[in-house]
Amino acid sequence: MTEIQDKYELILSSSRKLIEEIGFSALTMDKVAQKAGIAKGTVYLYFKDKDDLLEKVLSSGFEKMFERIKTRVGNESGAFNKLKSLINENIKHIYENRYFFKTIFLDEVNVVFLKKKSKESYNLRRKRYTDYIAGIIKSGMESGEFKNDLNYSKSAYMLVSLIKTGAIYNFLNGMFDLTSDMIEKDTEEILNLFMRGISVK
Amino acid sequence: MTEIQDKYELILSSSRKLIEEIGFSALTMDKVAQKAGIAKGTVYLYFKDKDDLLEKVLSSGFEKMFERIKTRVGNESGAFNKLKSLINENIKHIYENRYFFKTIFLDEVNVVFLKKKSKESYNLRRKRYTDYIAGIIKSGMESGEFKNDLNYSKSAYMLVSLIKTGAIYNFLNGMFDLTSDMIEKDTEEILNLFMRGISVK
DNA sequence: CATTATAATGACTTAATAGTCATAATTCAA
DNA sequence: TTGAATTATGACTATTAAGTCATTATAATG
Repeated sequence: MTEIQDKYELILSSSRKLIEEIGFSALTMDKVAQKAGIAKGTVYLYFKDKDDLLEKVLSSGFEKMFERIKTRVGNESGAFNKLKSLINENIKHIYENRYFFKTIFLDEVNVVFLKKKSKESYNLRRKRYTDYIAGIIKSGMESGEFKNDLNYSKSAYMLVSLIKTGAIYNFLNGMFDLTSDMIEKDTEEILNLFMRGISVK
Repeated sequence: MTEIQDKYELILSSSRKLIEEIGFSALTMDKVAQKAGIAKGTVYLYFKDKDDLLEKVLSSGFEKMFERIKTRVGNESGAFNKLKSLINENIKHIYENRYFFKTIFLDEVNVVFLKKKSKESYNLRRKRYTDYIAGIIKSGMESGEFKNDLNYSKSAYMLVSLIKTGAIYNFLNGMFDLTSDMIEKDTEEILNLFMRGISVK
């Protein structure tokens, strides 16, 4: 019984290591088996198919993260402190598992279906855009409109992310056909968050 | 010559439509040819390979977006107004091309390599997490710590996005092994942006 | 030790799809 | 008009990788 559990965990951890090394797109069941030092057929004794395996890899990682965050946040009182702890614990988790998250994040960011060369040009284009925004933020810092201690490059990156995240949020909530009013409202919402944040005063 | 350009554009737009309809992962060269009403070999006369085609689809879309944003922003003066216009124009572009962006965004968010069932559970897990954070923000609104007009669900989504984006930013800039000091600094930076934004006062 | 049950194997089958190329259709130039 | 140049075709090849299953090895039982 523990033996079975061990092999299950062995396949999970081998997959995880492989993902860290070669990414999702290059992951094959043959490689998983080889990495775990077992036959391919054995993998199918513990996981229904490749999709099932990947799903289990992701969910086990998520559960671990969620548990540690809830534990940490449970010790805090007040929303501000809870959030502060949450951010801190989340970031810590990410960096403690940075090889895994690097792949998760960069695979997403780089648009996984592209090959190396195209990923590079994709990233270069995005950089041109964030550099452009960073220039605007820098000028705002110099003119005194914006705080003078900002990392303007990173702030630009954040803004692009907020814009994108806002749209994803809408799509996921069935808000697909926006009126121009809703577009204006969204613009104000993001602008407000980026300029003033969510805190009172 | 215009004929060649027409066919080139035909393949591009057909690919784009296909991506909107079936997503990146299901796109095949056979389907592209069929959609364009030409033979597969013809596609290879205008694009080196599949990767080249996808790259051109993405870059042409990006160039259009970038151009319109630069034009719009160029009419504004002052960083605040420029940024406001930029956000607005970017969002407009996204929604005018919403079928395309829906696929781009959701493919990224849903982790493209998973099949439908696993994508659903992946999304459910993320929702559990954002709901959890939303609850904290809601309590902060009720206690008067946070602004009372927030969409706490969306704000939670934004926070998760900021955390993730911060990490991606670091990775892309070679900051892979963070000291605990840097982790604290990152925590403060994100917390500050989310609570107070980048604006002075 | 013998027999049954469980676990593991990896060669093989199947399916999908990227990319090719000999042939055909069309366009162009003299 | 005609022959060369260009463009288009789609059947075919090659590759990759998921998933299967008859066979073998190992463990449990009495």
